[in-house]
Amino acid sequence: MDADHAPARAVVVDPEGDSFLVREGERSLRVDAAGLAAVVLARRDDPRWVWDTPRVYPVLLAAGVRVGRAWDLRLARAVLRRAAGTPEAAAWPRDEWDDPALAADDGALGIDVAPTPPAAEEHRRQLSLLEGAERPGALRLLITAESAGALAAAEMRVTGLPWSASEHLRVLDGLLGPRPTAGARPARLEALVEEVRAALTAPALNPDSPVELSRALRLAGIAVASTRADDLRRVEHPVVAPLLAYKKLARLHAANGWHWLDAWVRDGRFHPDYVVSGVVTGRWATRGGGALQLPRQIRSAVVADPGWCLVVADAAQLEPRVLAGLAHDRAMATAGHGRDLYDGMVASGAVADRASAKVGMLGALYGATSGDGGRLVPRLAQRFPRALALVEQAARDGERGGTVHTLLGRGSPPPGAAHRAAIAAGGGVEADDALQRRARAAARDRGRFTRNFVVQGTAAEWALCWLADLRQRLWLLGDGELAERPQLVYFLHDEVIVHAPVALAAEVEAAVRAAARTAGRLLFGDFPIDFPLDVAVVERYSDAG
DNA sequence: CCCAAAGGCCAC
DNA sequence: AAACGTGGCCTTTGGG
Repeated sequence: MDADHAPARAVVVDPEGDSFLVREGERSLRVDAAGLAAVVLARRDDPRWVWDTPRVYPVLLAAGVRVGRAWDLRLARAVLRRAAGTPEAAAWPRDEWDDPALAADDGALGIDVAPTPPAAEEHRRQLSLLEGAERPGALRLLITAESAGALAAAEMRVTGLPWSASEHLRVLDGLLGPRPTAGARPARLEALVEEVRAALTAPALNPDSPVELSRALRLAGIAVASTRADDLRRVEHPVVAPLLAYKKLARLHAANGWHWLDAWVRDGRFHPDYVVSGVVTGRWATRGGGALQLPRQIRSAVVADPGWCLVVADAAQLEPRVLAGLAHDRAMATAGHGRDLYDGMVASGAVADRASAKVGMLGALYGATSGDGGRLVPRLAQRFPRALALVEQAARDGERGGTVHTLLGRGSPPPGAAHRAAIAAGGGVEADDALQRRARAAARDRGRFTRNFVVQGTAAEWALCWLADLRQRLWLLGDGELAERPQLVYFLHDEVIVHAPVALAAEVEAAVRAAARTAGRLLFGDFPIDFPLDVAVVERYSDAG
């Protein structure tokens, strides 16, 4: 990442109507979109572009122009608001840098809204705030990594994920039958509905309605806690098989059927709309298209172009490894050294088998108190006391109403009003058993959230550093136009897909692995925790892993 | 008519 | 009775 380099010159870009105000120090220039592209192309010193990435960068990408690094003012604002040691930022009145939907006249609605400072002024304010923070270096790394993520997200949206519509259609036809007329059920679904209706003697039943389905099951003498697949699977009755088949296929039809293909795939590419840091922990979200929930059923439609391949890489057991690094738990780091972490935990004698290691570990990360996960947590705590103590401490902090921070300094939100009210009511002199129970439940909910926040959030930081470093390495691997170079086409929490010419596959794989080592060093320095990747070079996504 | 909540299932 | 985290997004349902 660019953390190793000398500080870059900062160039601020502020959109104003159809034009852009470009400022560097005291100098400023007003340009149109073509002018902006020319300004960027003319720079040979790889400056840091200070802007609201989703508003400005697509204009450049449309002109075929890429930039190396950025400072995203909106992402930086969000980080600074909740960082440790930046109380001024927490107190700033909200403005359009927090939420583009906020307009100054919202003040009339009783919301404290300030006039929105221009980009250059906002940037100065952020930098000066950073100076006074507890750990300015870590926050700067977080903001530059997030900003690089914003660049990558914009690029991935334009590039798109290679998508074979014909393969997708083949899957749909095979599982659902021919495409029905608009609004009608596909043939296969219709047949399953008839089977379900017959098995329940409910000729008009709509299985998409949980209310109707629940009633029909009850009338047929089937007792289930809910109509969820998990609960249905436990029942022995002729309706179960066709009903489960229906649910699976109805979901495919509704979420990733012909309609989705029409809406989201153009010219052989799926164009997801990522929302960088859209999740409170710093993970990405998406807006429409469901790019982060691509079901395995249709991953065969992700196909490389002729002469190109997909390099699919995911970080193995990312969150437990991040926890080992956070807690400086050498026993856990050793368990994961050069091998599957869960296998290593078995070898250490902590648990009997890999499945137990995994369930117990996830139980510890999520705060399980019952079931297999909950039962195994104490065993792990015996062998890996430091790691388990860290998540326990995060849970206690949350239960007490406090906030917690990730390794690079992202803060959790404070408890919400409903939570505070429940706690207050439970502590009142007149609190009865029910109120006290509700208060304890609210505190435990909060504890599970903060427990998971530190690990999920730090894992998101590792993934961002990985992505940012990989993006730079890929650029240096190729030459020529953007579209001719190996490029990132997909990012999913702890997994990336690079679309690359077959001839570059080995170099891309090396770059992906090198970037993972860089990310580990940036976050954990010399602490000996490694982050092995599962890498597959494939033609189709479904052939990976 | 729109909209939000509830129930459910997909991903990590 | 609840019970393990973060989400998106689909359909149904019921309220305004």
